[in-house]
Amino acid sequence: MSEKNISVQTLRRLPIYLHYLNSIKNDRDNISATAISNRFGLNDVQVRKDLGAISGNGKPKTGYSVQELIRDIENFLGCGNPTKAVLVGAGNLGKALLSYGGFNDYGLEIVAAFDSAAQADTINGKPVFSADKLASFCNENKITLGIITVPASQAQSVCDTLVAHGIKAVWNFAPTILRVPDGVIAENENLASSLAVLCQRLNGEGLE
Amino acid sequence: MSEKNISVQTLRRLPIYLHYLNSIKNDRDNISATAISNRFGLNDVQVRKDLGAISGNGKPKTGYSVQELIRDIENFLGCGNPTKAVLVGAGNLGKALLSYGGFNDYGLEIVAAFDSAAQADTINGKPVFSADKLASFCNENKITLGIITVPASQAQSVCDTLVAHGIKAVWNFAPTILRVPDGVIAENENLASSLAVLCQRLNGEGLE
DNA sequence: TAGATTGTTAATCGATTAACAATC
DNA sequence: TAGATTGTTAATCGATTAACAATC
Repeated sequence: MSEKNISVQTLRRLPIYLHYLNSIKNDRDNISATAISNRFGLNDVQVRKDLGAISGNGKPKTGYSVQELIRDIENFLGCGNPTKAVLVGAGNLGKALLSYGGFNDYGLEIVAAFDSAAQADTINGKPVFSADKLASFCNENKITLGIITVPASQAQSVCDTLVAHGIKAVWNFAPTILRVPDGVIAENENLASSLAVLCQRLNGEGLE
Repeated sequence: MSEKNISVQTLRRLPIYLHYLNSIKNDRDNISATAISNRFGLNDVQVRKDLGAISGNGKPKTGYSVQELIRDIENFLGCGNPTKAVLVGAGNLGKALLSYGGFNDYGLEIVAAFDSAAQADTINGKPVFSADKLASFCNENKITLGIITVPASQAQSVCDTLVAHGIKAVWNFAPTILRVPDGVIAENENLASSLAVLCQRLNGEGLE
């Protein structure tokens, strides 16, 4: 409400800029919106608007300070105060997400994983508990985000458990759309949708 | 070009409808656009337009035949003639994608996996080869799609190899944006972007 | 000063939603 | 017939792009 209104599309691009800025921060002090737009095949005005929405410290002729921009984006994304999350389902996909250290750069901290047949004590330093501990852990640690990487058949029931124990948002990787009550947010990662777009461009349209 | 023009957003929703229709096909013969829209929290006219774009066989009062709709969507997505793909990088994420059988339902067939340190002969029945076989395999089997699940540091070089050996599209899961030449399509799965949207809704806006 | 670059205002484009006639 | 539902046309909404003035 107090924060400047930012579009979903702009928000989706911010982590991409952030990642790029971090990759160049040792090489240069300043960068122009045009240079960024070229890197990603975007329109330069669009990049300028995106950056203007969260920073607004560009200087004509010079561009933006890479350091400042990184700070402003991290600030906006809340990277300094990460959201604590639990992950349910330590199969291959769950392990992959646990092992990927990069989420910390974007304001997410996975604090524990749960699996009905937990095989390891820790994965990438994060504790893996038996699934029956899930409810009490969420309650006691005031967890607000749940990551669901169980098979589709179990996803809804895991989701219901999470919601019943205080979770306010679920990030669902199971290939199904979850139902959540009002006041709870569900983000469904939809690999099939991305795949459909890709195959259509590949087969339908030739090489345009 | 001959096919009806369909928007990217419509295309993204088709696999979701398809999945749902398959889940109810044994229970009922017909379904209305309104019922589908309620299931996913969409607008009913939107669903009707989506379905009209690929089918157009709805009947007033009755709705759509579930069977027909499944056939029409599968037809449009090209499920009958799947795109053959190779997957590079048989780590946790690679294994997860190889193990998920669902892609076949959406027109994708992963025919082989490659890894620089291949530990298994097969995963989920699909052969895993050493990475040095990648180039010749792509050439000989006229593969057009490559799925990249290697670490970010290796993603671009894997991509370049694929492109050099006839790949026309890459589906990139490494947390980096790949550069591809004109005429080659890159779809970058951007988990950080989805995460940013989710955290923003969770923290920034309260429960709206 | 000249030129590169920002940032804003207006125009365009595409997708969603509303209104409503057609039809089984 | 009455009512549920489709499908189309018009209105709205939001995001992208173009034009251009401001400025370092």
